[in-house]
Amino acid sequence: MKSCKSSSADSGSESDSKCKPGPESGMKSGSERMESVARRRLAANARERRRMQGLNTAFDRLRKVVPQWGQDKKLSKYETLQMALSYIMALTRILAEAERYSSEREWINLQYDHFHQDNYHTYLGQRSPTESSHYPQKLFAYQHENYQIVN
DNA sequence: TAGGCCATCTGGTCCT
DNA sequence: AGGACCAGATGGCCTA
Repeated sequence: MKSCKSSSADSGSESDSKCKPGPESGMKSGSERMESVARRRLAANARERRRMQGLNTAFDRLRKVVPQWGQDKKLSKYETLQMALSYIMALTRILAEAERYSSEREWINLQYDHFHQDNYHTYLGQRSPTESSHYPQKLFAYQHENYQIVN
């Protein structure tokens, strides 16, 4: 789909002869064709804008469900994807453990041990700003590695 | 001021 | 043919 428009990225030198209709060429005048091309381009731009806006609302929805401890700044798109990945892996692991430990009490005790031994008390109590910003990374670091091994 | 992030435009490719 | 998707280019805004 080469257009006749000269673009900043691509000066369509090879298409010049095709794009300039001579006096003998088709039904539509040159200006009509230019108008049609311009109209289609504008429509495509609008569609693309709408598509990207849809993508961004999806990112916003994802940001809302992904943990953001101690983050006053909104996560970037890349960070959102990384955090979502780690979050999913963490939840998956918790579910797998829940299945492995038949009795509910046994599983609850396990979770208690996991969180309370190192991080959990620190997290719930008074934390320094640096600690709080590193907490999610600490919690999810293992899952991320796990994912990379699988894929 | 450099670097990061983002929105938009654009042309190419694939699919219906 | 037209729409969806994608990636590159570009310019604006913000922050360290």
